[in-house]
Amino acid sequence: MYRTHTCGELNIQAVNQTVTLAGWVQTVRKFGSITFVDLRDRYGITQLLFGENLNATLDNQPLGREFVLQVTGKVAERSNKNPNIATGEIEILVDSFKILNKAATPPFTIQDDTDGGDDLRMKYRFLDLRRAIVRKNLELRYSVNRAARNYLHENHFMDIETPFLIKSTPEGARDFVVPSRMNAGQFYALPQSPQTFKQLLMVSGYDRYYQIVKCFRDEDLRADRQPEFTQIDCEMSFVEQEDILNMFEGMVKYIFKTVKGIDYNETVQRMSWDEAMWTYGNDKPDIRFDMQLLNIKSVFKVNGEIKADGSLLNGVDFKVFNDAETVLAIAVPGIAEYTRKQIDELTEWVKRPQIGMQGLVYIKCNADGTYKSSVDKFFTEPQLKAIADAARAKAGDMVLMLAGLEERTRKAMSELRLELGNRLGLRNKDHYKLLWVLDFPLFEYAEEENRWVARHHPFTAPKPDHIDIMIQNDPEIRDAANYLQHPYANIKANAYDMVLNGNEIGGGSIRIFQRELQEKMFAALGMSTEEANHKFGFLLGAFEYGAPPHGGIAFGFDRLCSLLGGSETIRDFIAFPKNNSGRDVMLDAPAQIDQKQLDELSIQLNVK
RNA sequence: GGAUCGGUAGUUCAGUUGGUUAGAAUGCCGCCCUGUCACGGCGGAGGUCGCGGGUUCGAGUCCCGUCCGGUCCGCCA
Repeated sequence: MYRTHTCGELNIQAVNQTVTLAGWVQTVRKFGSITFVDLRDRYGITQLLFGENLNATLDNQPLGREFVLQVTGKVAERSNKNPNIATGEIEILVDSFKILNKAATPPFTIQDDTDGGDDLRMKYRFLDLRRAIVRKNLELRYSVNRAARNYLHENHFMDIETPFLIKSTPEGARDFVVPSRMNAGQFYALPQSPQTFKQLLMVSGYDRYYQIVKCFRDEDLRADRQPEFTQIDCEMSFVEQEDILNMFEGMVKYIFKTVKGIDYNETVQRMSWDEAMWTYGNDKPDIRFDMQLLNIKSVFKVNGEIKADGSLLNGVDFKVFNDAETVLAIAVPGIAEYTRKQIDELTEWVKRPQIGMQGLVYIKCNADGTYKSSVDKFFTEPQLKAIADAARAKAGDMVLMLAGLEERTRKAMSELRLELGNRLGLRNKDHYKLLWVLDFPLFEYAEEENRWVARHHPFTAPKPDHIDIMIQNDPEIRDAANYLQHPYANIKANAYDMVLNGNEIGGGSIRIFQRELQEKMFAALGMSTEEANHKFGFLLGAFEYGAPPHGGIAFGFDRLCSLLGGSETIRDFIAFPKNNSGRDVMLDAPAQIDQKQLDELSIQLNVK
């Protein structure tokens, strides 16, 4: 054994014991004839004291940062204690030491507040992982993993592995593909999720399945998106939506409790997709703060007459609002005192290309009950008050308004709402608020192909009440301009997303389990019978042999960990992540392969 | 595919209207130091200013292109 103890476990109880430790040199502090060395391993840091007896030896074998060191010595109580570390009451009086390995000076400091930039830390990820702060993220990830497994195991879920080398599917994200040497010209695909396998396991009677499993999607990345990512993938038989919601909000609460010590006792709120879009302009609203969207055009009629209850605006002739498809307002608490400069800043913010608004209209609700607006000349004071009241603004608040096309304006207002939430400190990362978003549309209209696409995926069942609409109507879209009039546009899915603080952390659905309905779904997505049989024949076939009603959910494991760890980026919670361009900068992958390998795979390159 | 910000010492950054020898902190090296724990003191080394081209008497600085990285939009059932 190289060591008798770790660098994190010795304390005052161990005084006078002779111990052997092994670890990495964190720092060397030399004081003439004595030298302090902090020795670090996964468990902590222990101070070593090299006395005069070792001076000459140290001069011959100087210690550098990150040297791998083994020391033997006696545990002693310190004269100057360090309350900041667990082992701060003791130190090791070194009798002998051995340098197990020297180390080159690392390119950045191995400390919590490292001087290394992201790029460099990624390139030397094995060094970055030595840092306590990164290690804690991975430890948190492991404890989330264990908590999920415990909960699912206790509830009779069975972990069953599914293959990675599978078949490319037409719907959904772009597949990563793997050429087959033994089947020249043919390719496997890596799974975007184990979706069809877990459904087949239900058909096989494994009524509660889970897997913490890698998924692969070849799409452009973001701070919270990796080409390979991990899901807690689950499926259950003989369940309805309500059963799934209960089971899995139970799991998330259990994770909160075991990982963070948080008792999440309140009922998890539920909201329909329509309501989420209408009140927050977002299918994953952050409900930690209010500031709901108000459609002024639906409350008031511009150019109408004002009524006693203030429900109509009279004689307003403001072209920007008159011409707009929609006018949205939010009441922002407590910022009536914003200066012109601060408002201009917000205006510039909404005019950025990513937001794309033309401008921002404000109404300041002054403490004295007066109103001051950027459009004073178009609105009378009672009209400003009517708008402010409708937006539920109080004295001291400011109403912000955006006008434009419905979808774009709603989205922009949602972004503005979140931005203001950030600026006003309303999005405390330690305040967790869960939400179920329900009743998503089953279909979305794909303009470029003039067909329906599945919003969730093609195995999602419609709401029970909507099955007939789907069966009885022809999916073909004859009037593309008015696709919203098509019966399919109104079909809601038996699907659900779990949202945590404005992040989608999980989503799933009750699945179709009858062959006829599944065939109708494929047809609705524009797939011919032959094509459906070719692509998904195995599933349709399975449905003929007694498929049980079933449904499931998958949680974004990396994202869940990052939220519980209070970080914006999932990369901090992945041991070896890829960068924005999907590259592993440590391995320098992807990379070219030998001509010999290409030949074996019967592949000719055509790189432009 | 697009927008935007960045690239200067090992590292993190500063660098004025274009103007003498490109700075700071930290790290590294050397010397001193018996109670530090962000140790301290003194001294030293360390630069293809991402790359290519252009404007100019003169470019880290201005212009064009390109590469790399961050963030976002499109995309991600």
